[in-house]
Amino acid sequence: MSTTRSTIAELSGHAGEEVELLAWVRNFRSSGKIAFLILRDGTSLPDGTPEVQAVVSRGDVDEESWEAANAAHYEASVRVRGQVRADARAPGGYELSVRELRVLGPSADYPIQPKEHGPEFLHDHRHLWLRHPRQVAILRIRDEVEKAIRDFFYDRHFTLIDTPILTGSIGEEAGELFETEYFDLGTAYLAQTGQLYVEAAAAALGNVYCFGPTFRAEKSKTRRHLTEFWMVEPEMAWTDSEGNMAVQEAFVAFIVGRVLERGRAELDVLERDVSKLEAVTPPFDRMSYTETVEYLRGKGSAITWGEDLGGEDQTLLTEDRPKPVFVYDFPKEAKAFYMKENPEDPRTVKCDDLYAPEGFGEVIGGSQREDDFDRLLARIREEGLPEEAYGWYLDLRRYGTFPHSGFGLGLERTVGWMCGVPHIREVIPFPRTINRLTP
RNA sequence: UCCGGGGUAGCUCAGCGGCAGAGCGGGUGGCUGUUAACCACUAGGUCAGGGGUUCGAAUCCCCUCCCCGGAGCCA
Repeated sequence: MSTTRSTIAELSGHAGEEVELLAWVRNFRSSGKIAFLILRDGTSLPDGTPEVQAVVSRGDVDEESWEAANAAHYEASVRVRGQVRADARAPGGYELSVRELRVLGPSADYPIQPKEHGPEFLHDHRHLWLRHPRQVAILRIRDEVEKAIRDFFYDRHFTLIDTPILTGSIGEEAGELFETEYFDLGTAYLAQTGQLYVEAAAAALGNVYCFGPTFRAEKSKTRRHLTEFWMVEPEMAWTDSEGNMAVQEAFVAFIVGRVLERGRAELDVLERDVSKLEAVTPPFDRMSYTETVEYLRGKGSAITWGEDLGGEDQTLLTEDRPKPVFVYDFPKEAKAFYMKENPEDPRTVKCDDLYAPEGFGEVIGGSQREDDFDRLLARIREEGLPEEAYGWYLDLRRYGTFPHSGFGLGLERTVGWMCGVPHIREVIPFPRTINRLTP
């Protein structure tokens, strides 16, 4: 007699039939002559419940099955054969009446319990913590956000450009880069941005983007920082700062819309207040840096013109707004060398930051790039950057220079915002922080 | 690097100068519809490490290490 193999997702199509389920034990309860195993296999019942209850009755199973049910441990892997039944008492509406239960992989002393744990303990056990329903939901949302990012740009005919991770030249400022020896060529750096390379590609293909891991050796210890994180960086030829912000707005709205459309069950598991995401519709607010300083000082901030926005300033700026807000045209001193000087106010550069609501902070930094050879060279010298390392970058202004703009969106900050998770180390499968390199 | 909080059972924590504790998890037993099930019993400790004060230190003081949050910097 053959038994049909089924996943939890497929169970509802087998009501009344006997099936075989391969799964892990998420929880268990036993009551003398009846035992309940809560099983998970990475799929979900029709209502989104990511687990199913297997009911083991003493009289219906062989001795080995009964002993296995009563000696269950968290996260043991099991094979269950039994009849699928719709039952209102079961979470998700379906359950399995077990005929035979076999433990495939025992799990004595599984370290994680269904209770609160501290962050250090959980990250020490990240390889096991990933099995938790909440972590599964977060990783699914992350997948949806990544898919949305690729779809958005593919549909708009942007070409994906894979930029190098090992690099000799540098992106913004030296000093906070990871270094490694590179044969006879001296020091190589792990890329902290792909921007300079997508600028080169934009002159070949028009609209392009890169999407991959980037590395920062900053000794930041906050809930918004990782040493390895993922960033998507579009670069658009013949586009100015205004056009840049228009794309950013459409892009963020697209991601939010996709998560709301395809991630409902996961947002439910995470108990995310979806009305907060539904409010994120264009147009977003826009304020110049100068207006923002006045606004913040009116709300009690001590910020003075010329300083970048601090964490508290970001909170003051976004706390009363249901939507993200753009701040544009920052002082030159507060920003990177490659940003285009503002012709209407040379103290500032044509750039923008986008701040997410609910305290999630900066998710995008973008700018129009300096396309004038002499001005760019002057800026490189002003910043004391190694001129020779930027030879090829200057070539882009020497041969057919063109106005162009781009931005970087931090994947983890965006996923954290979508999920309502304040610590971004929880939204990447294996986080790298200043004092964590394993697992 | 700086500022603040913390380190007690496998985990989450209470105890803050006088016998080392609870809940969860583990083990044993009970219970035929449980929903982080429940009930009883039980095992489990370098109170982060070192030094000092005291009749007596998990508790007070000093040093070191580690973790968390924030600042700076950024996505």
